[in-house]
Amino acid sequence: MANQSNGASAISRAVRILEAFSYEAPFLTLTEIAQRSGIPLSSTQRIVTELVGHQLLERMPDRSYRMGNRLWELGTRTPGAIGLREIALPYMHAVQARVRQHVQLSVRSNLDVLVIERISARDAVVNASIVGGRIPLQHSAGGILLLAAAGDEVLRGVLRRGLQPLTPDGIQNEAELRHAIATAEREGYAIASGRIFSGSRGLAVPVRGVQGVVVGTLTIVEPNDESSPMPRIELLRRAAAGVSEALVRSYLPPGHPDAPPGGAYRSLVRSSESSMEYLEHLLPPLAVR
Amino acid sequence: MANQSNGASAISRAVRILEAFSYEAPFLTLTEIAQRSGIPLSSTQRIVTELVGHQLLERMPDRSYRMGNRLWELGTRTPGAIGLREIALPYMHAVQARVRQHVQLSVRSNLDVLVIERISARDAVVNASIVGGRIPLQHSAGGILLLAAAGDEVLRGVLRRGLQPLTPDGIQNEAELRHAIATAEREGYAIASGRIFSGSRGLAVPVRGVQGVVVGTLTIVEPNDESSPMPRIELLRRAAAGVSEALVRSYLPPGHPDAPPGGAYRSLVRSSESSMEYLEHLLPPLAVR
DNA sequence: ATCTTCCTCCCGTTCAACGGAAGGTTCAAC
DNA sequence: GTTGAACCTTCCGTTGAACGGGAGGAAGAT
Repeated sequence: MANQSNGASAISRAVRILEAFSYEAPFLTLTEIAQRSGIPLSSTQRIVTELVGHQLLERMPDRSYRMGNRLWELGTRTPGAIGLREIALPYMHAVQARVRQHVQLSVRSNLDVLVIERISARDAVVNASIVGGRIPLQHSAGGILLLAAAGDEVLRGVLRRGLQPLTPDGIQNEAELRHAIATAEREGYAIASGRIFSGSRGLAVPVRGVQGVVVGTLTIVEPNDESSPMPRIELLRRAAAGVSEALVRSYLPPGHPDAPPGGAYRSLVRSSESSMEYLEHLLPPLAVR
Repeated sequence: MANQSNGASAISRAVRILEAFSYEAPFLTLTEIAQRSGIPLSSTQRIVTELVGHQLLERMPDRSYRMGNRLWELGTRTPGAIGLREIALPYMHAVQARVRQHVQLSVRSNLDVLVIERISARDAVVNASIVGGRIPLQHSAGGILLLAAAGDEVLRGVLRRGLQPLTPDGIQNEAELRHAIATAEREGYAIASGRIFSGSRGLAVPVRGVQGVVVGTLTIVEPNDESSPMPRIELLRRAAAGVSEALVRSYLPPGHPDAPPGGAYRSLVRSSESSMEYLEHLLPPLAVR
């Protein structure tokens, strides 16, 4: 015998099981789930069966499991990420139509950058990010901006975790990190050259919501060549200004003629529009290269 | 005394709480959550606190809660919906560039159509669907196709739930539903005129994966006018064929030179491409109106 | 036919979950 | 400043849902 439970709540176990799945391993057998989550097989079986019942997991014909549609559906109701995404999408398309590279929208999630949307070109440079993926704040241009906006506690968290540079050009120590943050704050944009891959760099500007608070960043990932990135920074700035304006406008409608202080985010507009003239209209012509 | 638990598992309670949030009510206070989910306040408090710890919920400065980024992130790992979405997106853009209306991608989730992606024009007709939203199968053109592909048990489920037509043009009885399904099967497309709103109609074609199995549908929602929808059906057909081909191709890479029978869906390609020439390339010019 | 791997079910034990109630906190109105 | 109402947090004794080892069953490989 000796079957006392081990101090983990049912919910945390369920989350552990869900998190066993990843982009690299989207299909797992029961045994694999048990191993990855460190939960005994029979308990795993019980919880997994319940999750399948709720359609948070789905069983495939070959008996493996994958994440269920309901999970995706619930995620879809997340207003923070999704509201911003829908508002930013047309602007991202407009940017992408001018620079044929990756254009990304990210927010901060704890100590990481969380990529909310990405639009890519076929011939764009290699890029570590995928939608729904995470990158430690210190590695990315957008992360530096988000770090600058987040305040000291988050910075301490990043330092505590360790900088772990990915390339020789990565940020090696606290002084370099603080310098990068100060520069980003002063200039209002960030450039990260070869910090993730030597051949690419990220250009990022902040996206601001009500009262100028930084809610995310727009990023271009492009080849790390000799060309000046400044025209593209300017393009990003205009796009971010457009997104901010649309975002702030989206806060108002539900009755109040002005932004209510307590419940400003209680309503978000969803509308993804798309057509070339419309994109032209969003971002007037501008030489970017 | 008298505090026995009431027969609901912790996980099902957590799900009930998450499902209290919706597109219409993305921000809820603790009391509202308790009311909507029917769980006693103090229990709600305990579970909600735990969910916040896992970042499945997030607490706002005004003490209300919303869904957390982690939930969105987990949903992102759902390969079924997301893999298909990423593959279909460029084709959807290509269709949208020609018909200035709503273009939607949906899959079946139980007895409902689940809208995975939607691209809209500013001046498009009214449309009930939102991304992540559900519509009972019998109400939509795509739903009829998915119903045709799903087999008898699902059909029985729909009949058991009741048809509940939304308009006078909606499907009123079993005979009409069976007729619509038979027609869709014979023709390979479905048209639903005024079944959701009198002023609009849906045109849908199936998207097929390996071995021709229907994995979803592409739909155009357009004004319910006198024009013949056939050119747009043809456009959808070509787009669906392109998606199917890209989808089937995406199953193969991970080693095997041919589709492995047991683990065909073990890998999915993610890449969203976008540029006008590319869209032109995907779908050759075609008069649609 | 045999072996291995993976899965399902059973069941006695126990502790995490349960929720009523009491006490705080917040905010607005007057 | 005071009052009141709405909303939230914490406490704690009770208890049944969750727990997991183990036996037995499927499925697939050799």
